[in-house]
Amino acid sequence: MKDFLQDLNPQQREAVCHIEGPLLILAGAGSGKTRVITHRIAYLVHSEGVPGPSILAVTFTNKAAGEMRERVANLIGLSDWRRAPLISTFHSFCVRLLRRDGDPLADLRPGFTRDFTIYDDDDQLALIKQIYRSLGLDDKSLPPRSVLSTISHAKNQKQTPEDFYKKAADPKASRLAVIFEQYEARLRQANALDFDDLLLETVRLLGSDEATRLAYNERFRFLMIDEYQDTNRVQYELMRLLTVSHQNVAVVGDEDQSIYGWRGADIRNILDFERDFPNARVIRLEQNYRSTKNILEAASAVVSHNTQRKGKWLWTEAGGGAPIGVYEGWDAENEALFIAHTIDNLLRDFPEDRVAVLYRTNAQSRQIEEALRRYGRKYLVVGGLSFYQRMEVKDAMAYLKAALSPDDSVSLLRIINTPARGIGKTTVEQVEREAAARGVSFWAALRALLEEGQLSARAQAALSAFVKLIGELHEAASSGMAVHQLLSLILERTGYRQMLESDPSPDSEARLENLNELLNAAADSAERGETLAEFLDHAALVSESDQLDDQAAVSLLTVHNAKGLEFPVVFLAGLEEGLFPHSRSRDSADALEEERRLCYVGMTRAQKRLYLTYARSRRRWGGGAPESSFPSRFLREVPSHLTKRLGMDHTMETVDLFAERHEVRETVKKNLYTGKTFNSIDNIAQYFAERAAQAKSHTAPSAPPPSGPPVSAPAPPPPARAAASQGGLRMGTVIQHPKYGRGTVLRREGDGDDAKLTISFPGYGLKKLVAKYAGLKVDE
DNA sequence: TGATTCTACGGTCTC
DNA sequence: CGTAGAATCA
Repeated sequence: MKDFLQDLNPQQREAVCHIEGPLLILAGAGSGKTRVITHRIAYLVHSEGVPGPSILAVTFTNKAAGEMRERVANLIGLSDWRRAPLISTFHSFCVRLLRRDGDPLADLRPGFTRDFTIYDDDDQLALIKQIYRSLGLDDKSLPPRSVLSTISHAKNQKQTPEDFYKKAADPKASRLAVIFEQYEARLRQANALDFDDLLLETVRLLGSDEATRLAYNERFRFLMIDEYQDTNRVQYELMRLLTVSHQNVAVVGDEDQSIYGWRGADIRNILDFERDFPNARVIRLEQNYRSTKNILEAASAVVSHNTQRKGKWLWTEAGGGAPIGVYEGWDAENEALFIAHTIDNLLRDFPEDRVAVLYRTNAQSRQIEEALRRYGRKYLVVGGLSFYQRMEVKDAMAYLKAALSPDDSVSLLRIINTPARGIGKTTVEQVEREAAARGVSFWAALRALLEEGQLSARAQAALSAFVKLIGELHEAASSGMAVHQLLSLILERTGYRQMLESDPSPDSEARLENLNELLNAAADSAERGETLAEFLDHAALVSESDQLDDQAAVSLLTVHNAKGLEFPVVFLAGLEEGLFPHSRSRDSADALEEERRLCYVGMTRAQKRLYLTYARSRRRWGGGAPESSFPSRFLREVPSHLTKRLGMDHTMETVDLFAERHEVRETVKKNLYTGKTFNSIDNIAQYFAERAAQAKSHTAPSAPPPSGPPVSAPAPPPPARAAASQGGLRMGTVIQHPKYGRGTVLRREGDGDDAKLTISFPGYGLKKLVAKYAGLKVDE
């Protein structure tokens, strides 16, 4: 048997060997936190004989969960899926629980059924806007976004609309209460849960239904929570409920890395753990294995200016390393060029190093992208618009959601007139008013109105055609038709595909490609035996940081997205007052401390080299006048003996990026040297591969892992197969893809149009495509 | 109604 | 600058 305690320091070993009872691991940055969690799981399974499925490990992102799953699999061996522990995000875990065992919730939440839909924040926003319309509110005085965050906060504090009514002192506050109440009512009407509800309702269910609670305590005898400092109060309660009968809970966190206060992360959860669990064991991991001494000292010096901390001092055996580079650009373009230039030089000397450029706000990425393009360096932007947020993809998903449950008013309204079918604003508003008056869903009101024949002839005709269409799709969805077939049917029957095909604008071509990619994903999902609901769940739960590709040489991402990651070289850009720390935190000491922690997180991502950059002037948006800015206070907090001021290198280009912006943009369109990829499809494929593997643990435990390598992982070319020679696209054929360009067919599964092809595209990696949808041409 | 143009306004961070 | 919603025209 493998010795899971080897290569661990005494504190890590102590944490790994702790078996029963509460455990708090205070793990500094780079102290081997993930290592401890994964080794502890392996140790429990192999040395303590704990069945894998009795262990639940919870993380915040799918990315972290996936990585952990992989590392655990490497430790305990992939061969036997029955022994796999459940490693999941909070939200996925709750969805899973509610889908499987959520029935008792119907007592607490009238109308709830297990096939609820999930509203993501675009859906939530749409819902708020619907409410505004029905109440005749304008969104000037109460911006929908801020209302949404107020509601979310309230829900996480377990406040109800009634609480709002009670304490409402002015008209604005009582209006807020009305909106809140309406919001909740409409969610229920649509049998929809928002992200907060996923957690909240799970907590309510476990709190009130003893049988379910006991069953889950029994099922998961060991609970582990990663990034514990970022849990909110509801997640905390979930933890308590899942461990009432055994208290076998190990949490790992670092108060210096708590950066989600704005979404309800409650630092008390970590500061009070010892009080809530008096018998808790506390272990500190203070040896850092990641960074050089200079980097570690600089980061520690910055964060030591905070008052709200338990206090610890990380140490390392590593040498000092390179000094920390500090660069002052005269404007943001110059800063970006410096970064690109330095990266270019570094990668020439150390081609193996991965580089990350971290920034406070997503908007900063553009200039850096443009500078990198000038140097012809490939990069990957993490964040920004994700695949599932694109208009056409959202539309298609809305059709799927509406087909699954027409009562989902947000989805129904999204697509009621897309493509245009003569149902205008006036008609929609009429139906909305009716729905509000009768207290029913939009769909119900629509059908009632049609039956009563109270509409104008024109509206009547348009709406009844629409009702017929949705009815038909609903029937198709209920018949258990495979997801990609249903989607295909939708695109044809609704005329959506036609609409795009007849649109001459260049985006519509890209949109069609995206829909084809979605079809591919759906086909994959169907092949794994997933239901429509499962497909939709996944789409709602994937997040932006899940796109991160470890192999990319240069990654651009926000500091928030960088949590939990490490890179040999890190640039922390835009260290200016008002940007980092962000202006929004100016008047709150707590918020400022959070900014400082964020800075600490950013700095400690670096292994070998760290650069801190800022600009003396920056334009807030495109055409506006440049505004002068001042170096961030965090820069002053870095001891000067650790830093080295860098100047312009004479080989650095001094072009005016702003002036040639137009040209650069044209280049992007031609896709000449951008390395930007939206590889969410890869993640979808990978996700489904993992899901399939997990599902097999219940049915056919000895089955081999899913065929075919996950597309995003670097994989050796699959072995040649005889079947691959039939049909037009055989192995080795060079083809042309509308988006990825020229590629080579490596593998083929199935025949004819339904064949699935694994194709290698230089610059994009391996893609798995369904021949029918991919739009491939044989390259002569 | 639907398509097009115009204007105003915003800009952390996320499951 | 980019987008969403308003205003305007067909």
